[in-house]
Amino acid sequence: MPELPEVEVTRRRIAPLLVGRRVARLHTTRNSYFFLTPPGRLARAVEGRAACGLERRGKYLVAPLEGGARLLLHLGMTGQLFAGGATSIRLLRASARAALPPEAQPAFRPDSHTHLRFCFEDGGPEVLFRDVRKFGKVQLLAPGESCARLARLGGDALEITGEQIFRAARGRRIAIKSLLMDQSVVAGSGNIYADEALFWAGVRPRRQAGRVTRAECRRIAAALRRVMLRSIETGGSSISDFIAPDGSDGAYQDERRVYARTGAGCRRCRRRIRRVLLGQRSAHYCPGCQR
DNA sequence: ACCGCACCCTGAGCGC
DNA sequence: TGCGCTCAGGGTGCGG
Repeated sequence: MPELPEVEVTRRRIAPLLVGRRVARLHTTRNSYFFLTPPGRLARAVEGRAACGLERRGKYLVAPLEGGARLLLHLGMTGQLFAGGATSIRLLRASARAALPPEAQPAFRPDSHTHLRFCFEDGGPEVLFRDVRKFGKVQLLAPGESCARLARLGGDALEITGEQIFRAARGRRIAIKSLLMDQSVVAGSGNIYADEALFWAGVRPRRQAGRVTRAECRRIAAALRRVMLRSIETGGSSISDFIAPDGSDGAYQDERRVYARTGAGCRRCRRRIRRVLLGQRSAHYCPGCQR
């Protein structure tokens, strides 16, 4: 589940392969939930143009194109944006992995989940966007067109202050973790880093947002920033599907304290990590370290 | 205004 | 071996 750190790692590493290279062909799958802009229109708009930058807004990637249009990408839960020639077992289904010898690195061949395939005029490496569950999104924004999705975003998780979180939480009865995952409050935060930040801040995920103190909000903001910067440094979290554009795994999953560690011992106090449901999502916390 | 929940999708992992 | 079931989850939108 790519969140801010995974999107930022992707941005930094895919930018050199995308920016300034003129697209000769854009191959797509057929229209689906994935395409906010129908694939034919998308291809016509992108072909013959180059991206002139690649920016991140929360969990979105935005590529301004020559001519003023913008290409919006969201990795959803299982999105993978990578270079042609990259190899990773995460690009294979489990049955295919199991059939491989342990150290095999099979070349990836675009499959039915590869929704975008950018081929460039220079004949160099392609850029591929694969997304098994199609929770990812691609959208073309015409020159000058505003975007409601981007307009809704709150403060970037790397920049947000404790005071901003505290103010957003006033009077709110939802769980603090739900507030942290609301992209109109904190852009870029998701299940993993909300759980991790709440661990470091010592706050239980189900605490009512309006009852979290100003001091706790400051700790939450500081922890969010710290875990995300550290995750970017280590290449993000590869827990299920995430790979960097070169096919490599991130390493932050090895440093996590609570996320998906249900039943394991807390690395600080040894008590067992608990999992609770929050809406339709799971939340993980240490009963000893979080109040 | 706020909040909880259904929905979109597919593969993994389970029990039978 | 294979079927059918449940679960996971980001973001959106709806109904209460």
